[in-house]
Amino acid sequence: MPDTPPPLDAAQLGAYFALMEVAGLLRHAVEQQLREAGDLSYVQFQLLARLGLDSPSGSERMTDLADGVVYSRSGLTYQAGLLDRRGLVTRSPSTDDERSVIVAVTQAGRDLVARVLPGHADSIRRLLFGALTDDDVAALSDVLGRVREHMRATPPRSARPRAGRNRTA
Amino acid sequence: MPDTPPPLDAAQLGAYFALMEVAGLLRHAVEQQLREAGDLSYVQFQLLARLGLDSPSGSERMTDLADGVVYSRSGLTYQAGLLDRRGLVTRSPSTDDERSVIVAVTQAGRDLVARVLPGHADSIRRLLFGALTDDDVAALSDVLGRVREHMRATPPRSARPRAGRNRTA
DNA sequence: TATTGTTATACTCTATAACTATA
DNA sequence: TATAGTTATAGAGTATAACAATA
Repeated sequence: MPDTPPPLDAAQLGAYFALMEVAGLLRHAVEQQLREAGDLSYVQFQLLARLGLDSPSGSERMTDLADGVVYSRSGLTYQAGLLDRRGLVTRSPSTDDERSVIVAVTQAGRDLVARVLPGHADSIRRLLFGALTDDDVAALSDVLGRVREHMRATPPRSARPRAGRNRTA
Repeated sequence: MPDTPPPLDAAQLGAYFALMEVAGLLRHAVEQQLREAGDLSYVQFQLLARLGLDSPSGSERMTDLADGVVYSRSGLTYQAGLLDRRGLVTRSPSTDDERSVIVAVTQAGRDLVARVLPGHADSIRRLLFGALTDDDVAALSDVLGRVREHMRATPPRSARPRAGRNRTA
């Protein structure tokens, strides 16, 4: 016991709880909307959106996708498999490096994103931004952007070189 | 198709993505810390903390707990069952209303929260507040607090009176 | 040997629906 | 009839470890 450091001051607690609750509710709502509009989970949407909107080529390596979406490798394989089966992405071995797999959005994938996007944006505008001014949004974006940078810099899941000995106690 | 309303402006997109990523990473980290420190999920911690820190009596009705923790009833029953089995809470029928079940933290539950709390606060301070000034925290708390109020006012999961007809398409 | 990705497997969590009991 | 809670069940998602293949 490191002698009970003062947990968090009131403002910090408020910010933390508000963040978690808001993000939780928002994600819940968004998942629901995406599921109804396109039978997609949030993660699947993220993958499609990243490929379709971010990548110029519409394709990326598995590893690079995993880096951007937090997942474990196997989790990404699972999700990519689901998208593949629905014809929303294709997977093919890279010609450069035969170990790599290139995931590419299909036209069907792009269409689906396009179909789902307006409702998605709508949910967010309504729930998240419904009570905020432009200044609020700017402040939020600024502060959270800095937190994100900070978090990305901090090793989030790397501190795990040694396998084994990790259960219950 | 409602004729493609402009999705979201750049600032909104930035705030939205930052929020989701920050909350996701934070929750991931916090889950891990809680799991290691006390073999608790975030939800379980929330339940214990709510009972131990918020409720003066250390007890609450199932329904009231469910309202505060978003879950479905059955999900709460499941979690309460887990906590009960570990001796962290007890469940007993209310004397007022025999339909109700009163969940109460045990001393073991309080001890566990106390044991886990410092590390929990530590993670948050480090990850979430590590790059922020007091002003940032205040701004965050203010804006997100308002969003929370707004979201709570908006019916999040109520619009679901009719059962049935809800699958795939 | 290190990296990329898949597979097998086990487990946690969540939701729905059916059900019981009290108000 | 409405409310409180449980149970059964099914499904989605995630993580770990073992594995195969290429660099």
